[in-house]
Amino acid sequence: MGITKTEIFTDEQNKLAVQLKAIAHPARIAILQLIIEAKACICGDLSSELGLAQPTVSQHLKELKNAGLIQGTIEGVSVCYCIEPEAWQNLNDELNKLFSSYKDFNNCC
Amino acid sequence: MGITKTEIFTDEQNKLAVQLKAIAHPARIAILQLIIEAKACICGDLSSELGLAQPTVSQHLKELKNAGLIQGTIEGVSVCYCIEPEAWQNLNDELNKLFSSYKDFNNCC
DNA sequence: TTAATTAATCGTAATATTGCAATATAATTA
DNA sequence: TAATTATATTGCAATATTACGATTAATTAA
Repeated sequence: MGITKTEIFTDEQNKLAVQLKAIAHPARIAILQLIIEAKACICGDLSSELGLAQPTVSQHLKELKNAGLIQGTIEGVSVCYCIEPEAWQNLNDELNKLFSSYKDFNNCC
Repeated sequence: MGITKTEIFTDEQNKLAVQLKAIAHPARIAILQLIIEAKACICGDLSSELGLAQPTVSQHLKELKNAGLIQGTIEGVSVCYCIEPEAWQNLNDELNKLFSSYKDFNNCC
């Protein structure tokens, strides 16, 4: 069907899946890295930096924004994008929870 | 096009995206949690546990296996699935790298 | 107001994903 | 060998994603 049966999973599982899906694309990983490396908000011109057309970049930014991971602020003619600190921290926490719950066990196949 | 332009991104970005995509689904998150909580490999019968049909679960397991995140061992009639420790650790490291590189900066929009 | 600049939206084509019924394969047991 | 059990594969329908050209806002500058 192409549609995920979200109703059979917990809110936590669904939310984590949505946020992971948002960052599960090389272009969006690259965008996040650019913002982080800049140590500030980033204003415009990502399309030449990324090698993707302007509408494509705009769409990727929109998806990151929809997932709440970045925020955009109108700055004159251009738009500046930042990490959304709370959501970023929250995703970090959820992932830490998932990864730290695993201890290498050797009573295994 | 529906096809990601992987050639314009780094191998690291592409690999991270592939592994994140593998875990970016609530059913696959649930599967990983079940394996981790069991503190051992898990053998069969996930379809009733998850509420998805057997072929659907099999497909999700395949995707996790393709991403290298779990491994399956034939155990008599059934198949046992484990976390693949190296890949799991590697993904953990890559995510830590991404998240730790961000420090909340307030010289921002 | 008009022109220029920048980002978002629309529309569309190509491909991928999700889910499952039906079927096939593999291993054990009688 | 035949029956049983457990998992994988196939095929398909519905929906989602990726990418971009064309166009449309929105803001500033002339």
